[in-house]
Amino acid sequence: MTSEPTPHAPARKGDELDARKAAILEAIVTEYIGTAQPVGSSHVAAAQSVTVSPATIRSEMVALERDGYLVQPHTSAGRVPTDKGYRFFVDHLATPGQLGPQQREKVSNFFTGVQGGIEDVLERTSSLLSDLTSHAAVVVGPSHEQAPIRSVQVVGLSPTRALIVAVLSDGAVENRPLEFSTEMDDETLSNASAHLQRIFSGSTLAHVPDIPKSGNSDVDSICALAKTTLSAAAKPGDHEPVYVGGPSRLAGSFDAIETVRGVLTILEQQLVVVSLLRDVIERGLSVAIGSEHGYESLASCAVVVAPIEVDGQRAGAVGLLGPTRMDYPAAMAAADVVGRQLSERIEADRGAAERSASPGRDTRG
Amino acid sequence: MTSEPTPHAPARKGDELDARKAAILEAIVTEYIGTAQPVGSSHVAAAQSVTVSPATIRSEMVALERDGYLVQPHTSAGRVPTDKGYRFFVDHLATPGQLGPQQREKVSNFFTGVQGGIEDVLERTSSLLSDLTSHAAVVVGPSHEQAPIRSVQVVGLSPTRALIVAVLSDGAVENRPLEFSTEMDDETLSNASAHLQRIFSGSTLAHVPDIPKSGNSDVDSICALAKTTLSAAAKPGDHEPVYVGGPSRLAGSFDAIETVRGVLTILEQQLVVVSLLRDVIERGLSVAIGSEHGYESLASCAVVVAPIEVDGQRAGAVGLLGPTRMDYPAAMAAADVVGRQLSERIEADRGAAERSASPGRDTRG
DNA sequence: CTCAGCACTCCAGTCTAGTGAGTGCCAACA
DNA sequence: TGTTGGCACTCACTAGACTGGAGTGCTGAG
Repeated sequence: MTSEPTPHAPARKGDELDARKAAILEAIVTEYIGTAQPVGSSHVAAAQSVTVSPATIRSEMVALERDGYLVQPHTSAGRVPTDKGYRFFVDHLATPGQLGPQQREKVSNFFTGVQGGIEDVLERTSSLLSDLTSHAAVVVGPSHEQAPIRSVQVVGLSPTRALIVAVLSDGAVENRPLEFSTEMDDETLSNASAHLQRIFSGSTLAHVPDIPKSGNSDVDSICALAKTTLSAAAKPGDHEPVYVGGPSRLAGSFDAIETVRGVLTILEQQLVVVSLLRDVIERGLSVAIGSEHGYESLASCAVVVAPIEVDGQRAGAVGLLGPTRMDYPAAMAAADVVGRQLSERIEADRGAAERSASPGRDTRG
Repeated sequence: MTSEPTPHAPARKGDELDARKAAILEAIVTEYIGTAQPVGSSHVAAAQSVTVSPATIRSEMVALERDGYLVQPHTSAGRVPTDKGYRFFVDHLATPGQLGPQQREKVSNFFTGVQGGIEDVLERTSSLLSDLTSHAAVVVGPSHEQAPIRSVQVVGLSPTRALIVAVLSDGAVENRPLEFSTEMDDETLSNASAHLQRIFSGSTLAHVPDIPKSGNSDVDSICALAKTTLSAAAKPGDHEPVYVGGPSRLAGSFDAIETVRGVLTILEQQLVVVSLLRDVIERGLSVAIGSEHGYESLASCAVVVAPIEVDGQRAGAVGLLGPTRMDYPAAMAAADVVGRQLSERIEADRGAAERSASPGRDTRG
């Protein structure tokens, strides 16, 4: 965003830090992430990257505290990074993380071995990510709005009730109940099914086309109902494909039980989770720390996000939810790898679907 | 089970208690549930149902402790009920609970207002139950094994991949991906779809019939694959319909964070949840307290269960998971009412489906 | 600017004593 | 014989005093 920092310029309003301050901050963040204990000047002095004495470090720490990168829980305690401190660490200091060999293997085993519908894959991916990082994980799948409809069918359950089942080209299946005011026989349903199939095939849930009259008023009323029902299914927030993996890990991450409760409560609200991840990504971030995302009850949490991208389009996200003192490099690496692999997987599926659709064959026999 | 207790008979091996001991135990359980503090003899003496002096109560408490109904956290503390104590309370003492007026209203509003597919209804029911009781709730829906198949369709996604979608008469939709070793064109898929629809319609996932040869080897191989895939879908443990509501409530129920973690971990394992509830019901219980269910990490939990019954058949269960010191009458009442209403709802849906199926109409147009 | 030295702060742990809720036992009583 | 008041005792919990140690800020010398 801003111009490259001049190393020796005085810190411009907390924008940059000179090399020594940065090294000290890095040492503090690293140690605090490991020990969860406030870090004192002598510990910092022990770090490889810092060569000055504890006394000098102390005076630097005073400055870092004044600028908001550190806080002291109380006088005569060590320092603890603030959200701003973590932010600087993530933006300027953290060396890109790497997955360990066993982790790497877990991931590749997972993606070569996993099978099942897309919902299954997403669900299990959330477990994988949680497993890799020991944090709670979240996977938000591609919204179904944009996927072309592959098949629509109306299945009667009773004379006045039916199910409309739409299969999308990404392999997702949306189904909604339909309730009729008058009784419909199976032949009418079957005709409506065929009619809908002809009209809807290839369009998306976000833009279902209008339905031309068929000449049969019952069929037309079923179709009209089907159209509104399917359009509603695409509305965000109703049935977003959200999968949460390993929420129990949260209990290990925080010692205050009310914090755990607050975070769990957030995770129960799918809509909130979706918009949280979307907001973070839209702000161009991969990490949101503490107060950076607006949620009060996530104040002691950090969120690490990686996008799912299919054909260059954003198609969901994977995320990790942990304490602000989490291992950012490792978490970012894990999210990144998993996000990327998941993207590839979905892309491969979808690519195959499109290739087969392109010859313009009609699905109807 | 056993004959009516003779009030003055000596307690037969912890089987029964005389009236006074029972009253004392009841007072202790009731108070402990309310306060979570060990209950002393003077508190018991304050209860309406107990008219003797603290000294007498103390000697009775010694007996109750010897028989395993109570424990003392330490000398000179009050008494706390054991699992056995709670068990006696639940079996012999607890007056059947009643829902409060607002709760009653919540339930009826819910069941009149809820709409959507069965999955939605079950999911929201778990939230309702959690909301009513402030405990974590679990809903296990009817297994799909026994529901007649209403419709089967194979939808092509790519030349070698397709989705088989089965709609069951209870409104559930099962879908599985199919992977072909050779490319299939849409006409073949369509023929296979029609063939499967004819054969499978009306049978259950648990007993899918064999498929007669169609004369087309591609169609036959698709059908064979479809049969094995669908049969596998009915296998228990793979995709049991389990819904957990309000897991965050657990964080409020326990003060030891590891307990919360342990219980959350259990709840993440659908298969465990299903068998837990099934075991409890099969033993003819509606409550399992502490060590009564075999799970180590649920030792400080009680499970309250109510069956879902459709046409006299067990078709799942609703359950509550809370601390052993939970308000059993209230929890049992809530589970009972919700289970009953949910049963009615499902029964109504299914009844309608069967009525419409009985005329023997063929779904195929 | 750096840093060793030093006085100071304050948490965390340990010890002490005091308090109070609660017990078990016993002798007296109905 | 069962019930009860009285009494000595136990023991968690709390508050206060004390201490050790980690850590700070400041200062003066190099």
